Amino acid sequence: MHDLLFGFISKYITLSADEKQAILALDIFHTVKKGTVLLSKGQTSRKGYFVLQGCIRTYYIIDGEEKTTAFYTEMEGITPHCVATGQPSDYSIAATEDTIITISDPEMETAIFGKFPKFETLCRILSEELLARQQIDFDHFRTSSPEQRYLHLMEQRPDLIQRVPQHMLASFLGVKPQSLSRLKNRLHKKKD
Amino acid sequence: MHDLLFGFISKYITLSADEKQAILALDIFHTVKKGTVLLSKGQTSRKGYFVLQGCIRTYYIIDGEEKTTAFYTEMEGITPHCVATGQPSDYSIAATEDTIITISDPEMETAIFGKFPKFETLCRILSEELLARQQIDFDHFRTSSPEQRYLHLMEQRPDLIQRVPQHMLASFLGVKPQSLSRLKNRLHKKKD
DNA sequence: CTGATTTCTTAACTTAAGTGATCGTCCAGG
DNA sequence: CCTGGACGATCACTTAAGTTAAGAAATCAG
Repeated sequence: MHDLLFGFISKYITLSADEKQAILALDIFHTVKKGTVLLSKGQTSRKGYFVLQGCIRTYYIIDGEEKTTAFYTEMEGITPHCVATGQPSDYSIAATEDTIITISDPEMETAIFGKFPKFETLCRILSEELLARQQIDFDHFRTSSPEQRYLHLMEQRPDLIQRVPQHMLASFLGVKPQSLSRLKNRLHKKKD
Repeated sequence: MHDLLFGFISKYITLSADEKQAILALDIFHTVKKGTVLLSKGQTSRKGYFVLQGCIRTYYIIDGEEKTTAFYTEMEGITPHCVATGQPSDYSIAATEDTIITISDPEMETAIFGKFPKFETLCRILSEELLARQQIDFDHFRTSSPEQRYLHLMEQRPDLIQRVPQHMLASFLGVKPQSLSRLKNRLHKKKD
């Protein structure tokens, strides 16, 4: 379980035994069951999450309907807005599978940053990467139709289509579950 | 013109006369005419832009059609992806009005960061703010219809609706210009 | 000032997505 | 073993957006 994290980090910076020990000492590893809600709409948590294995999602509840806006799978992380703003969260976070995550808070981060400045660099790089990826994703979403978005998802994240329930995928693609079903059907027939 | 920049910065950090001088010495202020293309699709520029007065936009050309994905107005800035990746840019950047901007490059930033670490803090804060805002915007875009997006824009950025051509607004909202026109008409009639 | 070009609006028609309802399947709990 | 709930597929119908085309309005260049 720990090797998943260290393997990932080693792609960006190299860690000494001391540094690894400092991370393990934080006791940040957790296992959560499918369906577990990590953050509920209206709460103000101070926790950040990083997925080592499995999948979590963020979702809004609008007019009584769940609308999933993001999935985080292996080696992706999220710090909810409420951590920075102190405001009640607009969305909820839950596991879509049995998932292994790290849970951290701002205090743990400052503690680690103080001892090992390397980690601040790591976090800056990761968040810059995230911003860039997010901008590209947003642009693509804006400029394409639901059908194109689905085809794009098949190319970029085929795993998601398999591992995530249809109704969550649908809102992620910006359509209703029925439309997604129809859309898939249309594409299958086009293949002839 | 300079006061626009320093006034903005003073909201985040305080600058000494020395520090202000260091910025002015970089000679980063520029005035560009409406329509000026700052970055063309396919180019690999190393320049970042920050708007002091006016408005610039990013747009893609897809199937011969311009699709505007973002507007940057007073006190908003953008560093194109190609600056980080070195790859040809997927999109173009142009001014939608006569605009006053600062143009900077990575070398100028490292030079300033070296002399005045304060600026690195400023940039980190600004990019964190940007990431947060962008995530919220993306979530809203995903979870709402074109009509809701337009109403939202009227609340959040009413200035854009006035100052920007309709066909650019349309693609920004994810619809065709004709649909935007119709949509606005529908809303006007609803007001009765 | 005027003609040309671009941009915006309008309309008729086509296509796709939203809505509401039903049905079948799979799985969990009684 | 049966039953109820959750989920996905499908159908009929409604609504909104895409497409194509034409005309009005604004903008620009000569």
